[in-house]
Amino acid sequence: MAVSSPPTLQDIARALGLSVTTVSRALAGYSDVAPATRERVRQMARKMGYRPHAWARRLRQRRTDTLGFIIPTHGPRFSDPFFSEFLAGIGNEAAQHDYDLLVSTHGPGQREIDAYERMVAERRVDGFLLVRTRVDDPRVRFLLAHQVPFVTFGRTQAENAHPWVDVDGEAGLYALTQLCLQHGHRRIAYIGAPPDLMHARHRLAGYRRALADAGVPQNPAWVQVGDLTEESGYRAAQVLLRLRPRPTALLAANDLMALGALAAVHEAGLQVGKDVAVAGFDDVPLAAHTQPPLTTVHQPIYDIGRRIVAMLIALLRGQPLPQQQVLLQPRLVVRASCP
Amino acid sequence: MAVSSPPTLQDIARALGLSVTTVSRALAGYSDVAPATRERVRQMARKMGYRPHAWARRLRQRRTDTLGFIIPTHGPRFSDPFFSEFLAGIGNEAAQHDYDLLVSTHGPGQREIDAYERMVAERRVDGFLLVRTRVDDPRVRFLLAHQVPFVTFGRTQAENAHPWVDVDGEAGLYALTQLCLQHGHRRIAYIGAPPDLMHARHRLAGYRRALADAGVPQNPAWVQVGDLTEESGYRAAQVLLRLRPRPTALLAANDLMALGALAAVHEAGLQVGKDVAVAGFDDVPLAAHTQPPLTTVHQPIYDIGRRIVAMLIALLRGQPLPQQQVLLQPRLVVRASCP
DNA sequence: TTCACCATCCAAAACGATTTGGAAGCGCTT
DNA sequence: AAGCGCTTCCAAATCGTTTTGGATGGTGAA
Repeated sequence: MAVSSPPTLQDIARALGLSVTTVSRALAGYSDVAPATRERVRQMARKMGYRPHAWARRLRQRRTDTLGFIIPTHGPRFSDPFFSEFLAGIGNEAAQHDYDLLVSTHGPGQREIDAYERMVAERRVDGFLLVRTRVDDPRVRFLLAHQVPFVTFGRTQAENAHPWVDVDGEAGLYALTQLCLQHGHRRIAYIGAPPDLMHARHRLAGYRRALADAGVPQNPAWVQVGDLTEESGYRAAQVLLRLRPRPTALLAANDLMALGALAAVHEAGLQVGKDVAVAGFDDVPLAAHTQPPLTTVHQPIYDIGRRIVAMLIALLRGQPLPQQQVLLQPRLVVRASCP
Repeated sequence: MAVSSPPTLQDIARALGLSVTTVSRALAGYSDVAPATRERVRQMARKMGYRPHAWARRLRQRRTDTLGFIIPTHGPRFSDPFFSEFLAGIGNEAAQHDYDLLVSTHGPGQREIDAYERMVAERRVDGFLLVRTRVDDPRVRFLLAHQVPFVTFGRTQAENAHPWVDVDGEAGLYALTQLCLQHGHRRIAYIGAPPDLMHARHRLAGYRRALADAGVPQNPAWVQVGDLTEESGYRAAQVLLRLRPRPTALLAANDLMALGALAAVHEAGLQVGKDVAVAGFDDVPLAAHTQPPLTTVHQPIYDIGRRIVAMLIALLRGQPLPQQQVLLQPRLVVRASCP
């Protein structure tokens, strides 16, 4: 026998002298197939190595069993430990429910929506996962307008319009700032994220509220904005360290920028943890191994990935969600960089 | 008009009083459609917002226009800056050629092949991308046996049996070791990768060859094996730093382990770059911002991703590959950690 | 005997595209 | 007027499933 294409329902039906219908229904476990027949079909299917053709099935069922995830990249040289962990989470959860994950990459901008539009129009996916939400997020607007199901990691302006999971960044930065205050710091600087990102707002608000609650005066010069890369954290820290009087603590909106800040502090001949405290947000695996180890706010990225996928699949299957919106409380991880 | 499902060829045909065939062929640009008709069809298609149904088309064409990429995760808390950059590369190149990227995650082990088997048997993908190749790689064996096209990042035992792109790790570690030798180091230790990984062999070989060429005696105790995480680099470095006489240089098989080593050196009260030199491999973005900045070997991950996808697509389209196997020469990036 | 009622099976119609193998109409030559 | 070649169009088959709406034959009750 020559190398042949994989067996179809047809082939099984022919081999057993049955109809395609019966074979299909036998394998699907319908009750209008005699038990003996069902068994014969099952055996033959196994023997012939039958596997259903994914697309034929999906075409007929008018579902894709596929989730879309478009990674919001910046430059080509983009690298964020966040995404690998998140991908592991959504990948595993999706696989567990027999869903495929269609992944693409696209930076914010004009053509960004086209990438979503294409997947929706060509019926490639049943729903989307969104991360790095922006305050007025065009992706959210588009998906809402087209009634495409989606779940986001992070809130948006339209808080009640869609399901999301988020970590309470305000509480995180409140705790971080409070930690510094308790250690006597009064000149606490903040390296924030681009203000169009939703989490930038919350984290900045947490920082401000902690200072306000403690009655500590705020200095606009102590708040810098970075773009979440090490490089931008490095530069922002350089600026802050040149101020007089110099801030004694640098809080960053994420760990990568905090790592950049660490480098800047070292370079300025200052000692991290003694002369200047530094802290971040995310608790990337690396944070435990910097010099000194980085104080930060832990986000359970992997679990959030799983959770978001589980929510989206429930949504697609019409199952009720116990919670449409989930706000997780972050955990402060105190290490030597900000004791 | 109620919210209706997206228009099909049928709808266009009905609207114009044409057959589905003609509409299909008009849109596909066949020459057996009158120019005037073609134009009418095009206009109507645009007006109705017609988009071809991806699966229907693929079912008929018996192609998937989809590439499979299964991320080899270790634990759930896996995080490697490598993957985000690689994903950006393969994602962008695939999109450019109108290919989809089906992503899944799976750790090495028994069920690993099942993930591939499933995608192949259910005809979900046309071919695969493989990374983190192992010496005797079960994925390679499986795909070769089933005649599924694939391209790997990294060589395997079966060097000539499949197309690959790789960075010459032996040359990289040769250069790195030579750099240390030139600076007078004689006790150069190496923190290697798991020996089942193909690149572990090459890099270790480069280290050994450089020492041999220089006539420097080798000490088995100076070669440790890590698992590519910061944590393992940290531990391995601790072991190495306790040896007497102490090695004066620590070379690691990747940057993450080198970062761990940096931490261990600091913790031992030694000064990196003065008392002990440290170097890595990969040139992750972070490497430029460690304390001190990390000497390393640069790998153009993003470009390699693009290149691998381009090769796979050429393969799928039956186009001849100019080069079945591509060995790139790495670039040494000298920074302060190993001056 | 007749009829209802199961249990079991199946033909045919989807799903939405592409491809095959003509058919119809027209102009031109002979 | 017949034959040929072109242009332009289309009906039907096809990809591999699922689903719909019966068909068939046997059993038991009336």
